Amino acid sequence: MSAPDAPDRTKHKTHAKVVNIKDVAARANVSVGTVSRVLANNETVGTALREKVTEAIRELNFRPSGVARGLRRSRTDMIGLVIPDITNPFFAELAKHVEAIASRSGFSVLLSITNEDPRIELNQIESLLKSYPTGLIVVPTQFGASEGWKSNVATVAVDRRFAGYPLISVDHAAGAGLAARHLLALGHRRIAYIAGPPEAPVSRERRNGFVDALAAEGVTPEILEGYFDYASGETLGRMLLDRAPGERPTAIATASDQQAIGLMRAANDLDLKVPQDISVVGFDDIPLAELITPRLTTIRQPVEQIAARAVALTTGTSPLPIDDELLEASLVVRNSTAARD
Amino acid sequence: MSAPDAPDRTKHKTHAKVVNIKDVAARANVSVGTVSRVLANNETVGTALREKVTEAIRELNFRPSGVARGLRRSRTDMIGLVIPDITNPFFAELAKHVEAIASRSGFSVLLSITNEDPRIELNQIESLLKSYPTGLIVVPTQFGASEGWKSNVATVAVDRRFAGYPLISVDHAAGAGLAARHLLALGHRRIAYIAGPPEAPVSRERRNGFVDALAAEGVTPEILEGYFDYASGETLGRMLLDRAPGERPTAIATASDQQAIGLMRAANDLDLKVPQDISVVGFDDIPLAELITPRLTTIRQPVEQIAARAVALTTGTSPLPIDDELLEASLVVRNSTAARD
DNA sequence: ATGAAAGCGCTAACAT
DNA sequence: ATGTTAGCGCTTTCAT
Repeated sequence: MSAPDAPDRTKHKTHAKVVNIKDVAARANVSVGTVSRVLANNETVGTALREKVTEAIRELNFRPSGVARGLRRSRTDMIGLVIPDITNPFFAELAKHVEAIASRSGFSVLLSITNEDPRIELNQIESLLKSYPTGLIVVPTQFGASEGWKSNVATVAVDRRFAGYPLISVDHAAGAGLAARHLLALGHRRIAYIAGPPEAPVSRERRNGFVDALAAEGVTPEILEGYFDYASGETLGRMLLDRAPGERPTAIATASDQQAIGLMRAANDLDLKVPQDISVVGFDDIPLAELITPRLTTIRQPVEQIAARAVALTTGTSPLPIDDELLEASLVVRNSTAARD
Repeated sequence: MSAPDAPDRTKHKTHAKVVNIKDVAARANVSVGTVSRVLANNETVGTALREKVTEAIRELNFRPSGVARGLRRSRTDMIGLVIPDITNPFFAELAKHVEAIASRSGFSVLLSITNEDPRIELNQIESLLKSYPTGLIVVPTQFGASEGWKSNVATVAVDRRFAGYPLISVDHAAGAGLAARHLLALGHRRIAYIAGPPEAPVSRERRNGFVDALAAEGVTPEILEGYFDYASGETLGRMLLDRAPGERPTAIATASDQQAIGLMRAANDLDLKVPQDISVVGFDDIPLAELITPRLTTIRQPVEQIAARAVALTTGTSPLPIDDELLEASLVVRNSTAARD
């Protein structure tokens, strides 16, 4: 007979009621403090209570609010990942491993894509910081001045240098050296190199590593500069290959697998056989490298290792280093390179 | 003598004081309420105060806490994006557009990768919900039972059906029909189809759409089933093509561009020319489709449109529909298909 | 070992 | 138009 649905007088009742820690405490007849301790796996909780709480949590299907937790601790269990381009297979691979490793440690990843635009990068980072992430992994834009923003968030740069933050990256120069010595070992002397944009430090490091390794044997490569994408590889490849047999290189190394694939396409169009007429080495070892015809010889970046270090440093698992960490690249020999006749 | 604003690399500051709304209020000699209103672009604030506040915000380099805001509103400006595999070019493209559109509306994206594992999917979603996202965009695992979890978060499924949630997707069947009619129009009659896994609804829809369109002309294709990846395309392609000329199909359609690329590789290995000896049509129009040799004729998914709808629905820009939304695919004719001799 | 209670930094209802 | 203030749901002292 009583009014079952008296008007709701509570103040902020705009949203659907969600089970909270108080409900759990009430259900288990304990204090919220105890529930919190159980959630934190705090040892000091007695077995009996711990059990009652666990039970209540299950019964009520309680999902602790990461937001409230984040506010209280002024830090959430998230890391920001800032990437120039997720459709680039190398970055996709990086994102995949970062997500997997982070999530294993209980962290979510906030993804930002900058499209290689320094202004967007700055905005996105500002925006990410509002969520109080524990750490920030940044692959900076290629040409950005990378303006300073400050925060007490553990930050690392990956692949490309970023302001004064520690850098986790493959040793680009040494990797390119591997490619150079491989071609040398196969007997090539007329060698060309398709580089990335000269303003990009990564590009310069790879190119210099390549050039230096060749110089050690007295060989000087012909160098063409472009972007890291397929299209550049194809265009520059055509310039290199559309010549009389005696004029064109017998081997070409590129600054990216994508360039190498574009280059192989150009070779194909010109009826040149890889590796019989021309040897090709890429850089990165993206998944596609072993799926094209012929399978691409390339320099492998230890992506998973890079991701693991970046996550460890930004989630506080490892203390932040002062120094950069350069990881080793390795040569993967497949079918796009052969000994010179 | 030292760098003026080198990023701070000190270990973990115990409690770095962060500027909050109260500091801003004090600095501007107004109440926190007024600052909050300025932040919210509330019209009711007088010009003079608004200016003082804006000034104080800049001076103090104030960055409002999204976490506190989220707690108060029990909803953060984030949307969760759950996808099976970010290295799949189609999903990478989807993620790129989702991120771009969401960020334009002031939303961050929380990325989860399920690796096609339904258990991980469930865990990840549970984990995402702790951050009180405004919405959830889910590309479910292919074979998952997709058990119910409930929350009051606006949720849409993309590409594949998910529990009872509205689906945003290309019209798979109609798209496959486009491919079928294209091959028919080129005069092909001995046609094969490389499908995806039969348990996957997407796979069935594409296959049925293809088969039905052919049936309308009295043609029955040979069908092989595999996965959506390169490797499957190559393996099944070899089975189809390694036969006497009279025995093998003159045209093959696939359920994905990746299969098509694998298939073209197999053709190449068997010294068969595409499109002279065999015509190939893919599905998706991934970026690589127009970069390989020959350029791939394929069915384009309107990825950006899909992303736009998904974001609009999950950020509350559009009201959630009851019904699914099927968007139109289109045929992109390039160089991998030709008229039968 | 457990409970009580004070905030974390905001928003929005209410008061002026 | 502006100020005041009560929470949002947790964690973490501080008592007991």
